[in-house]
Amino acid sequence: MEKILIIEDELSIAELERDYLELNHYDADIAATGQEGLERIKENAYRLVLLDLMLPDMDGYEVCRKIREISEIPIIMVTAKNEDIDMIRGLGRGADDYIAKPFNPNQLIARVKAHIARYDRLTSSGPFKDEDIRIGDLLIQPGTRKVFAGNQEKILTAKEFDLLLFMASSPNQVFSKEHLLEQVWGFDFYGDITTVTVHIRRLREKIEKDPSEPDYIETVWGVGYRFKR
Amino acid sequence: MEKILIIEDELSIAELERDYLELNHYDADIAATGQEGLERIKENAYRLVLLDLMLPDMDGYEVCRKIREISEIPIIMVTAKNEDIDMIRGLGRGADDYIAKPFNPNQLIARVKAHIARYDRLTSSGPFKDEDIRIGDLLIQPGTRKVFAGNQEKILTAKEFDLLLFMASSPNQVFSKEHLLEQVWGFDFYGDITTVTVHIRRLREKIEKDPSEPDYIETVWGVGYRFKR
DNA sequence: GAAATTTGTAATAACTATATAATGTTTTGG
DNA sequence: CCAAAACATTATATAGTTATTACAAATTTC
Repeated sequence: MEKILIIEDELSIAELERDYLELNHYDADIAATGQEGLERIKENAYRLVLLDLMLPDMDGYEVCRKIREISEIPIIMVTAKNEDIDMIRGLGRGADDYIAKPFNPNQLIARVKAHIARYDRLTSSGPFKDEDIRIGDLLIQPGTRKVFAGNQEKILTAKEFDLLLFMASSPNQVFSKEHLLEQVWGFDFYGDITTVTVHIRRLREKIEKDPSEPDYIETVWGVGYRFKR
Repeated sequence: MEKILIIEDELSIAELERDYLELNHYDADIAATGQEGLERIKENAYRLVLLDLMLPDMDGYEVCRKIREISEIPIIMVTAKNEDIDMIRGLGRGADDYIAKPFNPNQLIARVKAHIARYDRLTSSGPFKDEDIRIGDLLIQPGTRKVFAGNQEKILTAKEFDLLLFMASSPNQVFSKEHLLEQVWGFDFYGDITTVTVHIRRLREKIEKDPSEPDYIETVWGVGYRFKR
């Protein structure tokens, strides 16, 4: 079972978070202080940390920094006031994401799942392989980062390739633009959602016979995109 | 199957490490003391050692030294406190790498893989052969460490040759600068990433007809470099 | 141990990919 | 069939990456 650490001094909130996580089959520990949290991280193999910004002994940023000294584990900051969100954005490095109190339980779980999945994918020993992907007359080679359509190589940019590989790794699965932004661009990207649209367009321009009538990348109206098999 | 030795007195940690390794198709043995570890190394053909710094009978550094007396096998030190990391760095020779407890499972596996690959390459007993490499009008002779382009010998420095050979051994494969630093410069090199850029430039200056329009070493934007075949 | 060569670093110039904005088109629900 | 929303398309400015040059430090050679 996936272990998650909650660092939060208000017990009622911590227990609420733990309840939601356990409902979703996560195993959650609670640490009431930054110091306790750090010690637990040193002793356990957690998959993710939910870190309150306001702690009695040291502030969240400091805890964040100290966690980063020993681990690359995903960290989601939990903040009480929305004003703090801008601060976290500006801080850049450290936390991977933030969520405002009072949080929406489903969003909390969604983000936890997404961060763990992304982490696994980026550290590459996860479920994603380096094997070639063949669909129709399309060939995707992760190792060389080359793409062929009908025996002709198509030169893709880094983002185009990442996007294609991500989608083609789960064919027929529908991905929302938000999900694609999270998984391909990363959580620290707070840009416009149309970025995805434009990249899909460019991909189609390169790999589809007729970009207006795509064979591979299908638009699922009101939902997102799907890579057809 | 690749055999790995874990020297660690805390059984729970040793078993955790073994589980992650076995999930990734390694065959792991556990030794609870330095003495036992040394005996096992004498009797088995391990590919790598995971060595805890704190052992009941002798400290990790001593074990490390004694292993080195009988074998050049890669050693990764596992240390509990992050302060120790500086000590290991400073100690120089002996261990090839270190990893802090609690380690990140994916990172552990990634390093194990990378070290075994590097060891194979350097001892050339693995998948990398001493055979000449011919690509285009380029000839690379690993045995004599000579390089010819269009029947004319090009005098490369040691690092230039190592870099070229490494890349040319896996043509079309894309390598990030970080990966090149790890595999060509070594894990104990904590220098700047631009070092790679400059060496690529110098290589191009020597082997390419027009260094600004390279035929062999291609830049893969936002990702790294690739040796074209 | 001095000279020569290799190697690493730093600064800046050149370039590319990419985000964004603006505008046009298609889909969908009423 | 109309209006609103979702998506497609195009062009452009900018942020981020790489190339290039020069120099300093380290290493090797003599």
